[in-house]
Amino acid sequence: MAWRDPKGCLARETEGSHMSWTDERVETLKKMWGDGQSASQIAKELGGVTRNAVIGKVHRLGLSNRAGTGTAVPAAKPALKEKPSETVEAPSAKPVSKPAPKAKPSMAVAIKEELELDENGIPISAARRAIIPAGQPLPPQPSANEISPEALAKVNEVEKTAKRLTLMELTEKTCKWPVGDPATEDFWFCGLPVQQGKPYCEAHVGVAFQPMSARRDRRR
DNA sequence: CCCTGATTCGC
DNA sequence: GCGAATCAGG
Repeated sequence: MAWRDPKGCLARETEGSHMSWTDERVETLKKMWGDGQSASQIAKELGGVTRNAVIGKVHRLGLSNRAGTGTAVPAAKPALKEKPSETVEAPSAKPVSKPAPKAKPSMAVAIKEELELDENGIPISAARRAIIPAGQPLPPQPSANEISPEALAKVNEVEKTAKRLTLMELTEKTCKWPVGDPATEDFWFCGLPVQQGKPYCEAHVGVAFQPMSARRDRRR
């Protein structure tokens, strides 16, 4: 069956059905890549190619790193693959050992004025002061007590921009963090894009899953 | 588990 | 040149 790509053009394969990089397709690739579209999105748009193909082409075209910030990959990683040699293998040599992960515990004092954007491009800034639920206690569990102010502020911000979904509107891809009192009209679910795998969006994941430390003694 | 892009290498 | 397989990171 014939199908149309989003542009409305009749999708057509080049006779042999191999789908080659025509000028047009390359152009689309360049444009979308420049726009910051992901390789998979581009592949889906073009059709007939995988994201790998797109990435491969992107590199061959030499337009790897997209201008601007975004996901800037620091440096290339060697990552050589083990090449099988016909000669006998030595028993086994453990090639590398993980570098020591020196992690700094935390500095609860350093507060910087950074401008962060959430997954929706919505700036989340200050408000680090006016945290703490004014009236209602935070609905579900981790009654925000020892959660980082950062996370709390973020949640409060997010809840303003939440999708406010009803129970029936929830899907695998929507944040299922409840807000408000289920017994009242003022009850809804966050509904923002989930953080992959988890049931909540980034902000709510932050308060939902605590490292399981600071919760210990909450004099309450 | 979902997703990203990066690289390698047989075709 | 192409892109699947793989790798590395979020």
